[in-house]
Amino acid sequence: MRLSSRSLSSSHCHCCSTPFSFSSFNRYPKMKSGSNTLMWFRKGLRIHDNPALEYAAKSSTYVYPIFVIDPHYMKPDPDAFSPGSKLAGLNRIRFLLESLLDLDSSLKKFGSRLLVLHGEPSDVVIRCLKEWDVKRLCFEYDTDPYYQALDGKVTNYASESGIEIFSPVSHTLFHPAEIIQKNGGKPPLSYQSFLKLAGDPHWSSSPLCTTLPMIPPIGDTRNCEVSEVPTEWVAKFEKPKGDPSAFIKPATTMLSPYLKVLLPVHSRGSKRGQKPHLSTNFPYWAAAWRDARTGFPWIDAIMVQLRKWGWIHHLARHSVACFLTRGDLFVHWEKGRNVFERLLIDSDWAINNGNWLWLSCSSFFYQYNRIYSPISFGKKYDPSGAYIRHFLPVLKDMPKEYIYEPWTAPLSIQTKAKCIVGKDYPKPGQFNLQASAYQLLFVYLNQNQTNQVCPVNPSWRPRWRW
DNA sequence: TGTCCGTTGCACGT
DNA sequence: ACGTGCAACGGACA
Repeated sequence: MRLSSRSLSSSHCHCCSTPFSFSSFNRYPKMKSGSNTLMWFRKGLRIHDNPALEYAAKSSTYVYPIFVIDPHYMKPDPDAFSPGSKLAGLNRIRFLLESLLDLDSSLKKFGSRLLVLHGEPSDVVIRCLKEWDVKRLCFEYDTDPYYQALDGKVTNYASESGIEIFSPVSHTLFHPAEIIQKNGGKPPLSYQSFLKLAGDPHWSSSPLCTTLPMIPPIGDTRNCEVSEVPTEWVAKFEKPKGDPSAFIKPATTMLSPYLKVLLPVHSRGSKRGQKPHLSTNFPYWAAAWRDARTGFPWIDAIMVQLRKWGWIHHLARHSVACFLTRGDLFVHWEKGRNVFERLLIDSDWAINNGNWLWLSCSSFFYQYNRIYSPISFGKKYDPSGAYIRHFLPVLKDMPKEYIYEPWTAPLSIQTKAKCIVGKDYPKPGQFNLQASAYQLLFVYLNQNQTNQVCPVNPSWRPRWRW
């Protein structure tokens, strides 16, 4: 992506001459005063430590702080696997709206406010630039494919129209393009090589901006339809039905789709080099994992917390990511990435992808034999299983000796705990294909795929049987 | 080619 | 608590 702008020509990185602007404050380009500035908020929804806003606030007569609500992100989608839009779960959307409210109230303390607009973001931004006679456009640089596409359209228009663009790197500590360029045009594939290329973060030599002296007022908004931050939006979405843990209750009819899906894949996948794609051919493979029905309480409890809270512990992310991709289920990491992207309120495209590449041993980390046990790993930190009892109430009376592997509990114990495995709580493998049975098929299907961790030794057997 | 090593594994030994 | 072997490996570097 190219952020061309005549007034930024002197703002190249001193070490690599990447044509991007940086957030080091002493490198601000010289600017004309008295112009209208558009501050386009996207991710950094704050007024402190915000180089783009700081620059916008300097020497502008009017600053229009905007956020564009993309209907693709916010429109309820009945087909999604959790309540929310096509792209984001309810928790994520709620978190975004709360962040917007917070930003709006911060701006109001300066006599400004957040102008909320609706529509396809690049169209909306370009319309604002025209309507408000904007001379300067400020926004935080972002690497997400989503923003890269938008930014391309917007910056094309802006540079053609002589609008100054200031798009500092402040979401990340390093400039991705700079790192890749230093590495001869390729992204580093190990953590050490990344550290070496990155060096010290740029803020180590320039202080963070903690206070903003003032924010210029908003000019006339003319014919652009601006609104306040929507506060009733979340109510538009369908609430999870009934008990929040309802989706962990087994439904025996769920088994048939697996069989239905398996057969055509098996017959089709017998041609070498055809590269059938797991995530499209096996839509139900990861469903048990996603819906907290794997039968491993440690894994399922984490997935319930993810769904309910939109946040899980770092090591919990490791556990479920390992389980899904290379520990037990052998599902493509992108499948898990998509679930996290939707459900985690703090998910970030780059971090999320990076972590999944890491945990699946597809990049950066390759110790495939280091597998988080879905039984003993959690037990180490929580021997009594309090975490499991909290998020899987169905197991709350299961004795601690069996809570990490309830299928081993004698039937008398299961009865006493009011939790029969296979009925009240899934038996491992009940709702997903068993890795041991489909191992060879999996190897065959995926042997030519890249970024795909798959077993290569047919003698491999899963470590934890069910 | 060979060698080293890898942010946070596990199980078993002492 | 600590050390060791296990093991389906890939990337960096000499």
